[in-house]
Amino acid sequence: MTQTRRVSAPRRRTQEERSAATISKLLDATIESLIEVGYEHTTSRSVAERAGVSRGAQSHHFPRRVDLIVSAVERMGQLLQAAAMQELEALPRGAGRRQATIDTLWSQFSSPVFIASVKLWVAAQEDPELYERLVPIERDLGRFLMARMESLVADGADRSEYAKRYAFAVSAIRGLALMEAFEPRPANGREDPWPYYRELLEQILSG
Amino acid sequence: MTQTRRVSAPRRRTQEERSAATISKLLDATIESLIEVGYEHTTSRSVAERAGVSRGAQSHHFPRRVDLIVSAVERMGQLLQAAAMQELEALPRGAGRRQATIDTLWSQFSSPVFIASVKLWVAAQEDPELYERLVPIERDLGRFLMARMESLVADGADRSEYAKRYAFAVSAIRGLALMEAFEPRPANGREDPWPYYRELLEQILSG
DNA sequence: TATTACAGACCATATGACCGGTTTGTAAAT
DNA sequence: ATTTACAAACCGGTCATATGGTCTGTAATA
Repeated sequence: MTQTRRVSAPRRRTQEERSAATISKLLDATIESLIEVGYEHTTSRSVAERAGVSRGAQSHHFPRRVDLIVSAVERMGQLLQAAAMQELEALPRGAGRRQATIDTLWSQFSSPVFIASVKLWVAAQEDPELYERLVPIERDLGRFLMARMESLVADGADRSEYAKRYAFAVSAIRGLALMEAFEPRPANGREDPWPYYRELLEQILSG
Repeated sequence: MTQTRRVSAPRRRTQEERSAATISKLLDATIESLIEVGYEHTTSRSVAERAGVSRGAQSHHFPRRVDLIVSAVERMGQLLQAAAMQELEALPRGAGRRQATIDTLWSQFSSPVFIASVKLWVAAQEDPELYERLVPIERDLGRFLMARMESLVADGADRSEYAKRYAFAVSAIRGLALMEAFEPRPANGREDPWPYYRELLEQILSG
C-alpha cells in the first residue's frame, strides 16, 4: 500500500488515456460480472475489485450503478453486432446456406451474452430506469440483425412474410437457448436434439 | 397491541389449524411476491408483512429464506398442474383440437407463473441450493405435462417423433412468451402476430 | 497553479440469521 | 372438572454483513 515506485518506467500518460484505460477495465469487468453472476450480484464494489480499480475511480467515472451497467450493456451490444457481422459474412453461398444461417443464429443465442441479456431483462422488470435505458439498445440491435438477415437470406421473396418467419424462428431459438442455459439438461442417454430442431427451423424459414 | 378481545367468536383453533393457516398465508404471499418483484427482492420481511404475519411466525415455520421460497415453488407447481389439467380436460374433440391445444400451451406459458419461473431459474443460476431444489420440481412438472399432452394429442402416431415436436413447440412458445413478457412490445401499429405463429406451430405439431 | 483522475473512508439503509421471552393449545395429573 | 406441566406457535428486537451513494484528501496531468 506504500508502494509508490514502479518496476519499469512509470511513463507519463495523458488524462484521456488514463480515463480510457480505467473505463475500459471497468466495462470489461462489468460485462464479465453480468455474465457470471447476473445483475443483482453485480455490485459496484465487486466490479471495481474485479477490474483492479479503486472504488473512488469507479464512482468517479460512473457515479451511479445504473450508469456502469448501461454503459457495459452498450458495449456488449457493439461486441455482439461485430460478432454477428463476422459470422454472417462468412456464410457459405451454396446449398448449405440456410442451415449455416440457422447455426449462426443458434450460436449467437447460446453465447454467454444471451444469458447475460436474459438476466438483464429479468432485472429490468423491477427497475424502470434500467428498463428505459435498455429498450433503445435492444431495439437497435434487433433492427440491425433483422436487416442483416433479410439482406442475406431473403432471395427476393416477400419481405414481410420472411420477417414474420424470421421473428418466429428467433423466438424459438431463444426458447431453446433458454432451456439449454437455465434448466438442467436431461442428458440421460438421449441424443442431441439440435439436428432435429434445426431441420424444423429450416422448414419454418423456407416456408 | 393490547387488543385481546375479538369482534366475533374467537373460536379456539387446534394448533395444526393455526399452523396451516399461517403457512398458507406465507406461501401465498411468497408466490405473489415472486411474481411481482422476483426472487432477489422477495425478502423474508416483506413476505411476512405481505402475509400479515409476524417475523417470528415466519422464521418459526421457515427458518431459512430458501425454505420459504422452495415451499412456495412446490405449491406453484401444484397450482400449475391443476390449472393445466383443467384446461386440457376442456379441450374440444373435433377439428379445432390442435389449435385449442396450442392456445392452451400459450396461455400456460403466458401466465404470471411462467414469468415467476423464469425469474427463479435466473436466480437459481447463482444459488446452488435453490437450483438443486428446483430441479426435481421442474422435472416432475415437465414429465406430467408431457404425459398429458401425449395421451391427449398423439393419435396413435409415433410417440418419440411427437415428443420431439412437442418439445420444440414448447421451446418456441417459451421464447415467444419470454419476448412478450420481458421485452418491449413494438406495438407500433403492427398487427398481433400470434395467429400467424399459431399457424406455424400447428404445422410443426402436425408434421 | 488549476484541473482532472483517483483513493479510501464514511454513512444510511436493508437484509438474513438468530435469540430470549410470551402466548396459546394439549394433555397428563389431581 | 381443575390444575399443572409441557410443547408448539408466535412476537419483536439485535447483530453482523453488504451495498449504494457521498465526501474529503491525494496524486497525476495540463
